Amino acid sequence: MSHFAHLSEENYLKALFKLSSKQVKKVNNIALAKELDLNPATVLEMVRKLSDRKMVQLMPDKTIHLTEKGRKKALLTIRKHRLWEVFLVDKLNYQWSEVHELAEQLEHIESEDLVNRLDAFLGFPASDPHGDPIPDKNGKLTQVQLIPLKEVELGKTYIVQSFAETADSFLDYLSKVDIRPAIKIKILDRNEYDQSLIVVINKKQLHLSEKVAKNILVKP
Amino acid sequence: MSHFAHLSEENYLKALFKLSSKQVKKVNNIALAKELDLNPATVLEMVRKLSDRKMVQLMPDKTIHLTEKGRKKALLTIRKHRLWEVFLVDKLNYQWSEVHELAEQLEHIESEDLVNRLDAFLGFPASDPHGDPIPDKNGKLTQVQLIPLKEVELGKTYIVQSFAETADSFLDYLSKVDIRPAIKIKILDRNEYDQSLIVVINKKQLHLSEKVAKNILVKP
DNA sequence: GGATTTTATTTGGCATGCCAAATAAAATGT
DNA sequence: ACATTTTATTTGGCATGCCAAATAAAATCC
Repeated sequence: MSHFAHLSEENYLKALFKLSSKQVKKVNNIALAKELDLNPATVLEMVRKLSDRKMVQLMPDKTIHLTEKGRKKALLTIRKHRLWEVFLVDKLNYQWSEVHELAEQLEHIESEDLVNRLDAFLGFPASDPHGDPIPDKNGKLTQVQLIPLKEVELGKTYIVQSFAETADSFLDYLSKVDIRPAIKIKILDRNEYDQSLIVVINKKQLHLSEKVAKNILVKP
Repeated sequence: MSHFAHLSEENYLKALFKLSSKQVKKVNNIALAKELDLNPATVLEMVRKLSDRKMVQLMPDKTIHLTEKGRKKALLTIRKHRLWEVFLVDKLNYQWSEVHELAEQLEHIESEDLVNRLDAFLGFPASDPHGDPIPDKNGKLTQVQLIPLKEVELGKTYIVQSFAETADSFLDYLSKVDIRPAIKIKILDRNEYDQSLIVVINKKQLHLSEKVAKNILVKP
């Protein structure tokens, strides 16, 4: 098949972009292997190919940096992913918590034109069903200042924007307690011992663990 | 990638279904290789895998037959292909002539549920933009009413679909006068005495005997 | 019937992506 | 500084799908 050639390239670039955005630790072979759940040998091999293709640059300290070309490809893939997610939720009535896997497949469809038409068909949405912004057709991303719920101030109200975790179990949990992008969340109290939070969502009081609070991103 | 495993299987099954529908000549290795534009060695290899997977049956005379399982998979792939074509034309404003390649990609998206939702979203269309019927979710294809050429109306144009006779002499004759599936045929006149027909194919006038006309199946 | 052409099959090879296990290099602990 | 752990890399191997070229078998021609 000529379609779907270099199928994994987009996944590597997306993962690299995600890691570089988090900038928590340096992005090396191991970190990337962990993110993609692949063998380090596999990742090293592929990273060298990506280097040959001028998608990444291997630094002397072994960290992996996206080139401008790689970054753009990553962002266009993220654009495709998020637009397909909007399609699945808005048009096919999927729940926002169940579209990720399908979008993983759909994002690999090769056609700039198709994704631009899809964008228009969906009414040029600014963000996907998880609240993450959709890059424009040139790969430009308008970032919003996101705050982990863990670090918010007591007594204030925030708007849920997106999440720092994609595990199904996490998304299912959010869905169950009705936490989703664009919903308002008021911070009542913080338990200093275990860093858990008491919040109010839809007029219902809710207790969120530190682990959950760390992965919910809000804006003021 | 776990997605898109056995990616080519669906293409082989589709091609086999297409060839078996035409039933012009026996479906063997060479015919399939020609249809898929692949090396016969490649096709033989894959056909054996499909046989292991119980998708096809290899007959003693070397012809390749779809099993019930293979036929169903082929029809469900055709269903996906045609529904995506409807989507591209109806929703994204593509011309019907430019959607085939995109649908070739989209048809490989793995999700029964997705395609059924797409079907509903499109309003359960009966046929694709090319006029070909869309199989239902069980893989059942409502065949277009086939009419023996003998019984058509004068003055109208029909599309050749298949043949009710498999004798080599008959097929050789068809080949000689350029009658093949999908070709347009216009009915000019009928000789009431011997029930023979005067038709136009490729702008050339042709005289067909009753015996021949009985065995050519067309659709409006 | 023997020669030629066509069809069928085998063989060896290639590219993409993946892994496990072995080894080498670097970082970290004591 | 030495030992241990972590990280990086190499090696050999596997599965999917593809090809060209060689060979074997079958069909067709004369």
